Parts: sequence; C-alpha cells; structure tokens
Amino acid sequence: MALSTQPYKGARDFYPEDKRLQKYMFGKLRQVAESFGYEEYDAPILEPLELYLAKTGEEIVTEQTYVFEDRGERKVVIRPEMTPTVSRMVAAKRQELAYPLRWYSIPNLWRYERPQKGRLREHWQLNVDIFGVAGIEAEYEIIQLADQIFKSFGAQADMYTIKLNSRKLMDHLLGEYLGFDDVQQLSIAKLIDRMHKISTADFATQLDALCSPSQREAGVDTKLQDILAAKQFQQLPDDLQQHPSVQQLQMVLTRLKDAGVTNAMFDITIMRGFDYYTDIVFEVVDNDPTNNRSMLGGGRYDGLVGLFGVEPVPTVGFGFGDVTLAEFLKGHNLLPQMPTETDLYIVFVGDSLQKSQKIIADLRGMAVNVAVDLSGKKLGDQFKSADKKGITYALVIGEKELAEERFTLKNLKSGTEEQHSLERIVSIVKDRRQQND
RNA sequence: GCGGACUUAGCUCAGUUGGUUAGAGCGUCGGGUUGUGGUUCCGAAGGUCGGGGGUUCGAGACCCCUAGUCCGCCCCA
Repeated sequence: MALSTQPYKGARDFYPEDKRLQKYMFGKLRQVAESFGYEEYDAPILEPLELYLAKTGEEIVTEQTYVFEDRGERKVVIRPEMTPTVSRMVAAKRQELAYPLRWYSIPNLWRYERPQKGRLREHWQLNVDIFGVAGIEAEYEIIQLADQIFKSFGAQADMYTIKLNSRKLMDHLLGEYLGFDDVQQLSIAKLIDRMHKISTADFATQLDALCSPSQREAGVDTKLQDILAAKQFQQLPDDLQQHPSVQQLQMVLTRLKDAGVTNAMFDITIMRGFDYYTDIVFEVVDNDPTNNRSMLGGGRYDGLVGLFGVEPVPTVGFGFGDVTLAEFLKGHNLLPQMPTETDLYIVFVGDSLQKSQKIIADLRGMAVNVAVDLSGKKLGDQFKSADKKGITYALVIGEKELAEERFTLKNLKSGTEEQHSLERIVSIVKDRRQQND
C-alpha cells in the first residue's frame, strides 16, 4: 500500500494558487485592522488544558479539541479559539498596557469534529478585540471595522447583513419578564439559536415541551413566540422597549447608520452560543440563501480577563473564519485574478545561462522577481513553461542579446515582443506589477 | 458521536439486467529538420476500478467490513 498523498482529515494543503488566495485575504484583513489602529499579536498554538476548562465544560474540551499529554505529563490543547489566549496575554500585562488596547491576530485553530460545509478541523480566524472600553463606543468601532472588511473586498451592502442582539436583553426577557428558571433559560436559548433551521411548528412544539404546565396555561410560550417575531424595537412590548439594553442597541444602530452602515439590524434570535458573552452580541450573515450561515460573530465579554485573578477589563471582539470568508467571496464573485509574484521568466537560446549571471543579478538588484529556466529545452518549451506558471513576461537571452545589450521581452499574454535595454525592461515589468496591485 | 450519498487514468467522468484484452475529454510526455509557447497535426505513457473479505463458472457492477470524500444532525469557540 502506497503512502497516501491526502492531507490530514479536515485540514488543507495550500498549493501556491491556494496560498495566493490566502495571502490576498489576510492582506486585506490586516490592512483594514491596521487602518483602525489595531496591532497584530500572536501566541503559541499549544495551551494548557486548564485555560479552556476554566471557561467551558470539560466535555466540550475533551471531545471537541485536540488534547494530549506531553512528555512532562502536562495536559496540552491545540488551541480551538483565540479568545482565552488573548485574555491571558492581556491579564499578564494588565497594569502596563495602554488602554484602550486594540489588538488583532490571524491564528491557526483546530477543533476535533467531523468536517462539513464551511467547517473544517483546521482553519484560520481573524480575531479583533478592543480592551478597556466599557461603553458602546467599543461595539460601534468594532462593528464598523467588521463592516469595513466586507467593503474592502468589494462587497455591496445587499450581500450581507449585520445582526445585533443583547444577551442582557435575552436574560431579562427569559428570566424576569417571562419567569423561566435557569435550566429552562439555557434550553430555550439553544432552541432560539437554531430557530431559523427548523419550522415554526417544530419550534412551537419544542418550546411547548420546555414549558411547565402552569406556564403553558398562562400562555408564556405564545407570548415568547410573539416577541421573537419582532423585527423592530417598536414591535417589542413597552416594558422591554424601556430596558437599558434596548436603548443601547438602538444607540449602536443609530450610530452605525450615521456612519453609512445601512445593513445593520436588530435580530432578537441571535444568541452566539452561551458562554462568555455578557452584553451586546452580533453576527454577519451571508445574504446568499445557499450560504445562509453566520460568517463573523462576536460581542462583549467583560468577564474573561478577570478570570486570571486581575481586575476585570471590559472587552469587545469578534472572530472571522477564513473558510466562510472564502465562500462568501466566491459566492458573490468578488475574487480578483491573483497573479504569481514572479515578474519575469528568463529563457535562453543556446548555452547563454552562465554568461547571463550578472544580468540576472542586476535585475534582482532592481527589485524584479526573476525565475530562470534551467531545463535546457528548446525555446518554445521554455515559453510554454513560463506561460503555465502564469508569468506575464519572458526575457529571451541569446548570443545576439548579449552582444547588443538589448534584450527581447515577450509578453506571453498578448504575444507581443520588443527589444529593450535592461533599465527599460525593469520599468515595464514594474508597471505591470503596480497595475495588479 | 449519529445518519445519508459517493469513491473507475493526474483531473472531470462514461461503463447496459454480472459476460472476452476497462473507455472518452482534458492534462502529461515525445515528435512535425536545431531563435518563439498558448490555436493545429501525429504518436505514446498512464488503471490489482479506494482497501479487505464473500456470493458466482465469471464481479468495476451484487452482499458484508474498513478507510476516505462530500452533505446533514449533535455541537459551535
């Protein structure tokens, strides 16, 4: 049995054309984050198991992460997410950092589960966080940044929707307002989370099953369904409209609108899991019905840094996975041509390779990316090879060119061919590269 | 962890109710007289039909197991 050439389950090989796409996407992400003053950080891919146990149940950690014992008998996890790590880093330097702290990273993350559409075992995820701002200015800035990412890829406002909700609102609604106990709240929250996946009738049935007989009698379940049908704040009962969390959501949405973000809306069904979020949560979903899933998600988590035994630091952040981003870009036809980094492919007539070494070095010295044909094949095959690599320009060097110090530059896309000095060739080749950027 | 579909050449696939040496297109390689490719012409290589077991005179096809891929569920950081 021969060795398998497949990559590990749920992980991807990045051939140069795949890596080019990744470089393009990450480049834009970095550019936008940095334009808002966010600084890039990184951390080890391994973390001690305890870091995740503190925040999540043991089951989810041991069943859905890569966890193992190292040679020193330490329990180690390959990080499934970045938030605990960045919280740890901030806590470690709690006193000496300048707030508000604006950080971002594009970590490689792993989760142990069965791969499916838009969800692999290994992926990259942009993480953007702002630390030290208790007010909604933080939400406003972070969501604006998220929106700017989509715009930077050329997305139109009708291609995606930014949905906001508040965990405080939901806690108040399910707890004080409707009177569900803690266990019920958790189950109902999970039910609401997958509300869009099931039919209204199924939702009603499952909700009914979670209510006590007296709650059913009082019509609590229908009351909740009515509220969940609300598309705007005005459709909420007056009591809820007066709740501070609603006021805050309204303010964030108003500010976003003023900033030209027209596709942000209130969506009471957005739950964002159920772990560390403490207040406003948000998601960006693809409007393409065939990819109707959340691409980017985040919210406020004011409690995490404090878990490390330091004064808590209010935080708002989001994560944005590379797989869902790529699907969005493909689905909406937003991917540009991504040419190779190689500017020039040098082909030889006869045995001129050795005599051309200085010319090649000079070209590289002038910041041209030069690949040299070493095949010794006939000229036509050398052109074929350059074209297959996607390189636009081929430079022919033979006895004639070496003697005249004028070289034949062939554009392989158009088929045209001209003789120029080395300096002229450098400027032509660089012009083309700038047009692509 | 559970369920469904799929797996034939490097890639995309065809292969009739089980019947001789398993096919196509694209790609790859070689050639069409030694300084011009991507279009064309000629030719070639390339497959224990995912792996193992079974039924049968005979299996790419039928049955069982197993691996992998994809799609759902659970879960979602």
